[in-house]
Amino acid sequence: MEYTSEHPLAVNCVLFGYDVQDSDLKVFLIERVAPPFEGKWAIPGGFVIPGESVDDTAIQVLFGETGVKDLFLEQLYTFGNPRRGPGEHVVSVAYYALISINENTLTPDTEVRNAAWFSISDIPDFLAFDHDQILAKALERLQGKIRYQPIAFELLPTKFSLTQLQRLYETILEQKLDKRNFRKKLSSMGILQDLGEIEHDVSHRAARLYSFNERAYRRMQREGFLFEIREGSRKNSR
Amino acid sequence: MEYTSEHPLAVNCVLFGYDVQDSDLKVFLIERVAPPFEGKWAIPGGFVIPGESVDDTAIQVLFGETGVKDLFLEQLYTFGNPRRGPGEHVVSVAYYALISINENTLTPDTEVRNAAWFSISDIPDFLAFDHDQILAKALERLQGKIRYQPIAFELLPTKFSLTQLQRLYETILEQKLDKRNFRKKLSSMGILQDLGEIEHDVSHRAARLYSFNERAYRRMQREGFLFEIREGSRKNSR
DNA sequence: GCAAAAGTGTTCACCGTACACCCATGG
DNA sequence: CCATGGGTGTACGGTGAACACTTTTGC
Repeated sequence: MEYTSEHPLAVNCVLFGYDVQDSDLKVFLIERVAPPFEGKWAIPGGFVIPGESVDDTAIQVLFGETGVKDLFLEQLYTFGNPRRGPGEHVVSVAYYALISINENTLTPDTEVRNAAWFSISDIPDFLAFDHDQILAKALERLQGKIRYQPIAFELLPTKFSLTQLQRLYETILEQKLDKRNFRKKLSSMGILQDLGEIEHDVSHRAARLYSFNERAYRRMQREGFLFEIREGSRKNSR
Repeated sequence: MEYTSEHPLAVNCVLFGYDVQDSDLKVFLIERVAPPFEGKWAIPGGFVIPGESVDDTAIQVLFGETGVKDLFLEQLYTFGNPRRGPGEHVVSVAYYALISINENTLTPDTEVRNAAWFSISDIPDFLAFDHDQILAKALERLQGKIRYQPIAFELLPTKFSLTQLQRLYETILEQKLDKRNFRKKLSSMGILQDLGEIEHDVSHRAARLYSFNERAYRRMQREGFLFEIREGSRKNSR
């Protein structure tokens, strides 16, 4: 067991973007320009250079494909099945990242390849390699984690309305939430800062704008309170 | 970004064992017989052979070091920092596994190396590589997961008493639980099968023995009920 | 004035919490 | 008979669930 043997090692980054205009969760995919799976859509990825941290590789893959830095990025799972792609056995460490589409303009180098946001409800039938599995796992993780960690705010603009926040939860959890209960819950946590501003250019009553107060969140954590959006997770929801 | 480069890839398996006699959670470690970290204790591991699934490598590492097969095994995290060990950059995919010490006799090949169970409260000060971090992450995962998935039974003999089950939760979660509430909760879930047997050779009233009813658990899941041991996780536990 | 979304409280049921005594067995 | 752990029920409070109307704004 004490011998080494060499291996190509890849990284893939599932980039989730949320569009507050149409309340839609999207995934950023690129079109492959070389075999295998030439012409198929794929999750952005790259190879780990020995001596470089795998986390850093993920950051650079994202930056290279999208021009974006400083975003929520977390390791997801490592896919190590030798038959996940044709040819050589490539193990891939998958990550997922979150970004607000409204506040970030991506600059993929579309001169060499196509790149686009796909609505989560309208993903191409075939993805390269086992990328459908990676995507499924990333979605599962996002759905689980959003209930008990304040990662929703990574997908929103810094200023947002309560309805926008609720729509985000509804989109990701794929269930309707009760407006009054949702607001009661959020306001009781005290992690939202009322900015004293309101929306503009809407053809109805303008909503108040809030921002996520990270300091208040950490204080809440220290005091042993839990961040939880549990609505609809109880068994007696008929 | 479209070039490959070779890499040694390792697997490490944190094997947790539980001893029902002294209500103690333990970790299985081996003593390294070769540099680096010769003479230091380490989490069992091995290298991935190209073409072999990473999951399979983990299974084989466990079997090779302990002689045990067919146990709960789940991927934990991939450690990819180039400075996690001296010398070449070795990325390691970490797993964790659960076993009942009472029902499994391990057969490590102690002729070539030392191997032993260490109480989780008495781990050697120095572990090889970044194995202290791997262990910490594994414990964290175990503590989180045991609350909402029935993995506790992987650590117990097939027949166990309610007190033994409660002690296991108390040991892992590092908090006291209320006997009556714990029993009420478990019996309301209906996933324990009363075997109609009792303990033997105890110098006090003998406890009833139960086993985990996986069929009932799956039925419960299908009906949308949640497995949850939340005691002590509420903010108003004063 | 009407369409469209913002904003706001109360009641009920369930479950997590706290808590104390009798029972069975071996020595 | 006593020491040791096994086994049981109830009252309270917090929170998730269900539910409808008024307000504000642009057109």
